[in-house]
Order: sequence, then structure tokens, then C-alpha cells
Amino acid sequence: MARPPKITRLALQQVALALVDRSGLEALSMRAVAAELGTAPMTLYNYVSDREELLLLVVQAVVAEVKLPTGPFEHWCDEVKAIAHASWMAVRAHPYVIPLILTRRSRSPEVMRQAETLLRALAKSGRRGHDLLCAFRSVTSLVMGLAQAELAGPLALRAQESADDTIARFRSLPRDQFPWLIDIAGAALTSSPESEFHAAMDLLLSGLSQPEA
Amino acid sequence: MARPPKITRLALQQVALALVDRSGLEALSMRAVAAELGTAPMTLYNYVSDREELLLLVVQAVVAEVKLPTGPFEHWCDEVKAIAHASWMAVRAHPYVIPLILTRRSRSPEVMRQAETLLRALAKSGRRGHDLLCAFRSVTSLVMGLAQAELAGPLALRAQESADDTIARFRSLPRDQFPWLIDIAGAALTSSPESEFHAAMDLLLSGLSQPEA
DNA sequence: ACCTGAACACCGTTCAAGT
DNA sequence: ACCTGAACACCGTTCAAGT
Repeated sequence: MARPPKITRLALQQVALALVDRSGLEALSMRAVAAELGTAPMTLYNYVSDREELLLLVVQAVVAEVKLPTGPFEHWCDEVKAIAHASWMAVRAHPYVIPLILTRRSRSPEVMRQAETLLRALAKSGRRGHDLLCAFRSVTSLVMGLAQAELAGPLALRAQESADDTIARFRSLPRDQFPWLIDIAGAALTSSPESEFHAAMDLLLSGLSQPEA
Repeated sequence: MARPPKITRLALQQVALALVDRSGLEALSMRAVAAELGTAPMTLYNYVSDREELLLLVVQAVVAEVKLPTGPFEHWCDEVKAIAHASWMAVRAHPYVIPLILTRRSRSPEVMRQAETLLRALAKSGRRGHDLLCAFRSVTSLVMGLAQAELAGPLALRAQESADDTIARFRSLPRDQFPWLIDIAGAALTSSPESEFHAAMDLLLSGLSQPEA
């Protein structure tokens, strides 16, 4: 007498992601997910061999949310930037998952499709082999670094203080020791992650579109 | 009758870092560190208020290992690159700590000193305010992103396979679907983290030394 | 094929007690 | 001031048993 499965792998994935988004990484336990699904903890092991596999499911859920741009684009630079922006946005939408994404991104088939898309755009610059590899590494590292910096900075993992409080704290540093830190803390008041992403990306793209090293 | 303290905060810090370097992040528990020090678990709470504070100690130990370059430098670009390289090297020397560093770097006084040093070098480009902030974010994000990519890629968190195995797996992908992925996987065979760091950094620095956007 | 409870070996941390 | 053991509320996971 085969019973219909009580849950599905997809439900597992969605519940786990929702749990992390709501309560942070530390809240993501096998037992908590099981409770959320109304089953016994051990039931999950019918769908997932490990806690590690559950984490992978969460990462893949975020990766799947990347909406690759459709184009067409005038210059390959615009395409690279659009792809980078799409990844950045998806990752940023799930700040608590970022540490998981950074360490497990590569073990996902969908991320390989996205990588190939980015590489195709970068290859339009004429790069091949090692140069293409380095261009690829630069773009992906910058995107992930920016996403991470946003999480680690004002937001932090469990900071009590607001972003404005953090900036205020920086600005009240001894002026003779930290003049430039105080300068950018002031600039941060009227800045936004979006504007910083574009500025950083444009700096790199400017280097990428230079003819030679 | 005041007894001499059985351990010190410094010993705690060193033992914790050594433990993570040896056995990974998951092995870093209050109980394991206490055992390593030959004391009861609760003893640690005389030196640290929290597990979180222990993690912070580990991060600060790595941050303290950054050897800022002394100069002098011909161009500010060289100085920026040398500072970035110093951070990258220190972080890379402790791969298991990277997730901790990424999320807790900002809560360390020493890192502010290092940030100010980088900012001073970047300011020699003439940038101020928002432009300086974005230049700073670009460099630090790229450095941390590159360090993370190295950990997450071939090495992975607990990958069974070697870096060469990973590259071999990439190269045996369907050639019609992943031509560029296969191309850079081939290039990765003769590449090194060091050469990729320099190439990526040079791309960004090339953009940073452009006169205008 | 899928679900479950009991049990085991771990956690971080509180508390009350020791010196 | 510093150390400690017992206890509590959690973990992931194995195993044996149920349907």
C-alpha cells in the first residue's frame, strides 16, 4: 500500500530557504525544518542524505532566482554588467544565505550555465585562455565580494546598531588618525549599494575594455 | 589567595586559531578549545563572554598577521596593490577562517588602521568622498572575493577531489554547451592563484588610474 | 516506499558551588 | 578572582521498528 509522500524535495527546499530568510542561518536545523513541515526530523532523510545536502538545496534555490538578461546589447561591457547585476541582485535578496552561497556556489549545475553565459559575453572582448579566466574571476569575485561587504558592513551578522549608527560611529573617530575613514563615512551617508555596485563594476569594466596590459 | 590564571586570552586566541587551521570551522567549539587547553569548558567564560567573542578573537588573530608594506612606492597604484596583496596573503593562509573573516572583519580596530592605510594610498589618485568610497569598496571586495573564490572553487569546504580532478571534470563537459568553461578549465591547469590575483588586480587598477568615467 | 520514536554523542550556556 | 560539575535545552544522525 504505497502512501503518497508526505512532503517533496521542493517543499523541503522552499521551507528551508524561507526559514533562513526569516530567522538566519543558525535557525536552519534539520529539526526546525522538520517541525515547519509538520513531520518527524528523521523524515527529511528520505529526501536528503545529509544536512549538507539541505544547505546545497538552499543555495540552488537562490541561484535559480538569477534572472539572466536577454539583450540584445550594444557593447559586451553592457552585457557583462547586466549579468553581474542579475547575480548580485539574487544573492542580495537573501543576505543570510550569502555565506552558504560563497562556499557552495560552484556545486550547482545551474551556476555552470550562468558561468558559461558570462564567459560568452566576456569572450566578445577577444580574451581566451588565461586572460579569459582572469577576467571571469575578476567579475565574479567582485560581485560576490560586494554582496558580502554589504552583509558584513553595517548590517553585520547580528548587529544591534543601524547602518546610520555605524556610519556615525565611524565619523566620530579621532580625526588625526582616521581622516580618510571619516571622509568615506560621510560619503556613505548619501550613498547606496546600487550606486556603489555600478561604480565598482564600471572601474573593472574600464580596465577590461583597455586594449592591452 | 589569588591563584595565577590558568590560561590567558592570548592562549585562547592562539589555540582556537590553530584548531580551526588544523580541523576546520566545525571543530571550533567551546568544549574542544577547553579540552585543548586542559580546562573545563566553563573556564573559557572567564576570558570570553560568548562563543561569538571567541570567533572574533580568531578573526583578529588573522587580521593581525597582515604585514602592511613599508614602501616607498613610485606610483600609488603599486602601493594599493601591495596593500591588497598583504591582506590577501594573510587571509589565504587560513582558508578555513575565511567565512569568519568575511562576516566579522569590520569589528576589529586593527582592520580600521589597515583600511585607513589603503584609503591614504587610494586618495593619492585624487579621489574624495563617494569616489574614494567606491574605489575602496572595489579593492577590498575584489581581494575578499578572490580569497573566497579560491576556497570555494577546487578546494571547496570538504571536497574529496583534488584541484586537478575538478579541472578534469570541467574539461569533460559537453563541448557544445560549455565551450568557454572548457576553455578556462584548460587555462586553469597552468594558472596559479598568484597570477590570477595580479591579473585581476591589474584590471581594476587600470580602471582606477583612468582619468575620468 | 515512506514514516517514526528512542537513543547516542555531541553542542552552548546557566547556575550553584567550590578555592 | 578564578575554576568547576551538574544540568538544561538544543543539535545531527544511527538504528530498529512500524505502515
